[in-house]
Amino acid sequence: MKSNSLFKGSLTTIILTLLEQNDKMYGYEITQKVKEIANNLKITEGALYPALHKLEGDDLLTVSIEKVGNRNRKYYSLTENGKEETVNKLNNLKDFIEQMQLILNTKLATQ
Amino acid sequence: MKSNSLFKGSLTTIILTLLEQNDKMYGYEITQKVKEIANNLKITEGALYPALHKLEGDDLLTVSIEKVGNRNRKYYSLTENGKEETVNKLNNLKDFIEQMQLILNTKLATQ
DNA sequence: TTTAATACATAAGAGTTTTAGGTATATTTG
DNA sequence: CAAATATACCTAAAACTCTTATGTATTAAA
Repeated sequence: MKSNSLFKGSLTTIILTLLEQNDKMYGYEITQKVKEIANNLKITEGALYPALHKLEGDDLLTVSIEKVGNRNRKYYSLTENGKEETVNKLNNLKDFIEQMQLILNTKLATQ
Repeated sequence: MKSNSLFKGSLTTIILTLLEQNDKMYGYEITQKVKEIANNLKITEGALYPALHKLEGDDLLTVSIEKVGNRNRKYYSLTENGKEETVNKLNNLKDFIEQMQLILNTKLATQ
C-alpha cells in the first residue's frame, strides 16, 4: 500500500460523511474540501466520480444539476437510505479501529 | 463494503504486527490468533497465503519449515526490512486514522 | 494569450480480498 | 471404528476499489 492511498472503503465513508455535514456538494468541491482539511488523503477524480455514480445508483445519493455561468454542476445530497448508510459506515470504521487496537494492543488515536 | 471485511492494506499490517509480537508464526496460526483476539476481523486463507508469499518475495519475511508429526508447518519471521516496514505500516495506519478524524470531526477511538 | 483552475467524465491496469475450490494429515465423536 | 471436524497448506476465477492516464469544455489568472 502506498503511504498516501486510502484504505478500502474509506472513500465512500468520506463522501457520505461530508454530505451529512454539508447538505449538498458537487464532485470537484469534495476533492477540494478533502485536500483542505486532510492533507495526506488525496481523492482522485478517477476514483471519486465512479464512486458518486455508484452511490447514486444504489439510491444513497440524489443529484440536482445547477447551471453556474455556462457550466453544469452536479450537486449530490443524501437520501434517507444514504443517511442510514452513513451511520453504518461510521460504525464500521469505529469497529475496524477497535479491532485493530485489539490486535496491535495499542492505543491508536486519541486526537 | 461488507461490514466484516478488512480495509485495504490492513491484512499486511496485521501480519507484520503479529510477527513483531510473536517472533515466528505459521499461516494457520495467524488466522486462529486473529479470530481469537478480534472477533469481527476474519482473515481468510485465500487472502492470507498469497499475502505471506508476497511478503516473503519482497524480503520482509523469511520462512523455515518445521515437521510436526507427518505434516509441514511454514514458520514466518520478520527480516530486518520487515521490521522497518512494520514501523512504516503502523505509522500509515495512525496517519490514516488521524486524517479520518479531521474529516469526520470526531474522536474515533480512545480504547 | 497562454496557463492554470474549475468541472465533468471514462477506460485500462494494478492491487487486494472474496469465493470456491483442492490436497492431505490429525483428532474428536458418535 | 467410521465419519466428521480440525489442522495445514495451496491456487484460481471473480469481484471490487483505486491509480494512472486521458479526454472535453468553461472560466479565471498571469
